[in-house]
Amino acid sequence: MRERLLACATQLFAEQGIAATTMAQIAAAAGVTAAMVHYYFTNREKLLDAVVEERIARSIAYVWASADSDAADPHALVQELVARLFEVTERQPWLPPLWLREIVNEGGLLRERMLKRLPIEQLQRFVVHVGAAQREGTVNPDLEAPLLFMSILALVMLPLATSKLWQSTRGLPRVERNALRRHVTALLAGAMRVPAAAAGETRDASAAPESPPAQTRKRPTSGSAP
Amino acid sequence: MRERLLACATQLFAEQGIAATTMAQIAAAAGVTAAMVHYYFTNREKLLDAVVEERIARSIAYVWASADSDAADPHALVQELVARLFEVTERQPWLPPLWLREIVNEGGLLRERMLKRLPIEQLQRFVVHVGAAQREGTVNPDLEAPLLFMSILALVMLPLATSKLWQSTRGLPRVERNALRRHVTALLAGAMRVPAAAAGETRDASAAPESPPAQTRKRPTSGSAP
Amino acid sequence: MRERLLACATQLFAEQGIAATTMAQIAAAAGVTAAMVHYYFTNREKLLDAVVEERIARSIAYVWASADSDAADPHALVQELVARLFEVTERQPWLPPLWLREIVNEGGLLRERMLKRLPIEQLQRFVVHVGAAQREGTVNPDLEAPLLFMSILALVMLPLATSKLWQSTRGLPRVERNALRRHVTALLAGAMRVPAAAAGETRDASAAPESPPAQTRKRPTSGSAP
Amino acid sequence: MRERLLACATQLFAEQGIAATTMAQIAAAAGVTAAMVHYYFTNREKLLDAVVEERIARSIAYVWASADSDAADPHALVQELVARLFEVTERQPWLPPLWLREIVNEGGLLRERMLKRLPIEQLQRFVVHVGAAQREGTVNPDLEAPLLFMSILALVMLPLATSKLWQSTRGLPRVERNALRRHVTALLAGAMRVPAAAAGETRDASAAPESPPAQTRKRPTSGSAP
DNA sequence: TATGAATGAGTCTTCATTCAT
DNA sequence: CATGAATGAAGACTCATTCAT
Repeated sequence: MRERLLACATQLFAEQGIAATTMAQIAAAAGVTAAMVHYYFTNREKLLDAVVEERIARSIAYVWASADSDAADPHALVQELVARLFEVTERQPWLPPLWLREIVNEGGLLRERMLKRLPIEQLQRFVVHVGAAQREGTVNPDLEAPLLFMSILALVMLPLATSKLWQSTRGLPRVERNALRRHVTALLAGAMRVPAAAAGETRDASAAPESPPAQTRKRPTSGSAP
Repeated sequence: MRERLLACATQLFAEQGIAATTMAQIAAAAGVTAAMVHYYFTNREKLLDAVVEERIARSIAYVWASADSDAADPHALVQELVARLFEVTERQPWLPPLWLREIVNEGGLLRERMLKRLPIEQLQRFVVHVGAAQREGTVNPDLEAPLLFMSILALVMLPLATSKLWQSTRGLPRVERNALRRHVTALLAGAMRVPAAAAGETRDASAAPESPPAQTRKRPTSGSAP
Repeated sequence: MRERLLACATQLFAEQGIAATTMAQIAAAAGVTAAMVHYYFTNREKLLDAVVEERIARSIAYVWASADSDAADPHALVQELVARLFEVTERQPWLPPLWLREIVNEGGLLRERMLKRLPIEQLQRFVVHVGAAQREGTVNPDLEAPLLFMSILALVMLPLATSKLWQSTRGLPRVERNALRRHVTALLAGAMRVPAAAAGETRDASAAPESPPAQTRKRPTSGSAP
Repeated sequence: MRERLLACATQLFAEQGIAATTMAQIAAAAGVTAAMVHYYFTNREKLLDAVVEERIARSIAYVWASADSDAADPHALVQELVARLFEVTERQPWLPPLWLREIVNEGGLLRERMLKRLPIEQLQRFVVHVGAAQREGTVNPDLEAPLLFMSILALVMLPLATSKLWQSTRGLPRVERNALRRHVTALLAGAMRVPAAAAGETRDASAAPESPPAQTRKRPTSGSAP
């Protein structure tokens, strides 16, 4: 029953937001009375603790589990992270909305609780890795290494967090998981690639990094529709 | 006073989330009593309406104002959108958190209200544009045109929505606006660039671009960007 | 176990008051679950019944056991009652607080239950005794015989009921049992003594007994009063 | 309305005990909703604060207001204190039960709050006074000066705290205010008197000045003994 | 405009009580 | 005997909302 309640809570939190979810709703979703939720979790606060520790933290840990190999090259690492994010969210569809609203976002109700459990070390190692690769010339030097991970997170999680309701609106693009995966994969691969101009000259010139890479925009052939 | 209340409401909504913000808090922030908020807005619901119509919708409109030129090439268009997003959020720092939590995210309290006001037509035109450019070979064909705009939004807004608290945690990267702008600009520029390989050979190789990324992730090591 | 629960209940009732003591607290103090308390006592009400009948009533009975000898003179009787009160409260330290709060005091939760078990007859006999002694001139005639017993109770029980916390406050006198016994004994002995003046003249005059003491408080004799 | 609520609260607290009195009961007694009590006092805790500060503390202060005269002799002082106690409780009949149950008694809900406001200095001065008088031979040396004040309190307050319900029980003595005043006055006067034996030898000086207002103590009619 | 007083509905939380095991 | 699971009935507290002034 405890697991059941935790599952219902997590799902409702993801669907409606934590602040908008009452203990009674959670109980009703599990088919019991509100008193039961207190029986198992004592507290609203402790329920949130449990959600963080027993649900979210585990998912986060899984995402980073692969990134421990120090040897990996950043391109592979990034693709691996993306893959893991998709894996996790496939099994835990409540993760993106919860993550976005209650952890990443300002004033999120799980923020403080989660800060202690963030994989800071791994994140820092990731940043170092990418930075090294940039200096070696194997990763686009125009990217800001410390911001790259958040970009990955944003690219994957935000679309997934919108899925349900978004889909129902005519005119808006369906966020289909496979399409999204292809899209994000390609987007990141392209973004990390060293620009042609820079590739040759080890990017000393760095001419105008902000200048849109107008040169590479040469269209190849026609029927390349995705 | 009405404007003042609207401003306070918007800021508090962004900081704490709508569900966690009471009428009394808004009133107190403006230095009046809760009754005044009702005097001007009658209703909590109507206050939300006002926030959407008089604050958010205008910001959104501004972002898209540039995209109306049908002729623009997607690269420039995207950079223009990014620029506008940064402009808007500079003046309206409450936009990213509000947008993320209450509009984009599942169960956001402003979602329904905002759906009617989304620039769907412009979005669709943008998608068509990008699609055309992809077929013409001027934009990376591996991207999913319908998902591109959400990616832009995610890349810009999510980091901005986290800024305040993120900064306070040691070990996590500061999200500095200028760095972020450079990062996102470079990231999107690189992502939209047509891959060199594909550029030459019409990207027939694409045979397995959809193949789960894990396997193909092995990069050729050497001169990455051919 | 039943005894054990009864003991825990009595002690907690004395420490926190009945209204503030939950069944679960009692159970926890005895190392069992709340369900056990119901197993043995069925009811909160019946638990209170048990406390009254099996704990308090017995203590009360013991106090009066000595007073049965009709022949005793009031001075000895009073000292005997005091002695018994000290005896009983030595063994049952929970008695004073419980008695004070839940029986003597207005709205006490054991009041109704206890009323039936009060040693009314003995009390009345005590009053008659004292009254007779007053008429005989062996007991201070200014005392109100019907109120004397309550005075005794108050003098002994109230200080004992305060002991624990009182002691912890600097500046307040410690209520030490032996000192208190001496004090109360001396106080009551002195109070019952027939005033020297009155002793001789059998006090006839009678001026105005109800006259508020404030005015007559000026002592006649010289020196002492400043 | 605030005063009204405070009055209702105080009375109910005295009648039923604090723990047994709900916010709704207080509100109902004042003819409003429970929300009003929170409107004025925010909190149960703060309501208790208000009761202590705005009701009880003032009464206590009044009782001690007279005792400030350092010169007074203990006999007069004690009678003055008794007089003040009766005055105060005449106007504030809720004081005795509240004092007994919630302040004096172990685990009383106002204890901590009241400890800071106890007239400790005055109490200590009182103890010093009495002690000095005992050494001078004008006050019964067998009494424990530090315990005397509590005895006074007990003698007056405990019977008053029982009044209402006690009266309704057949067989128990009515606690009539005037009778009680006479009783306590006489009891304390007698108790403080220096024992005749001691008067002659030990402390000669005092001769018989200790005999308190012996003159006025003459009872009116004879067979008034109940 | 602006406020203070007042309220009803709802939320969290506690607790006595029950019951199958 | 003893427990864990479960509940209904409160009780404290919050909050949007109303209204007379």
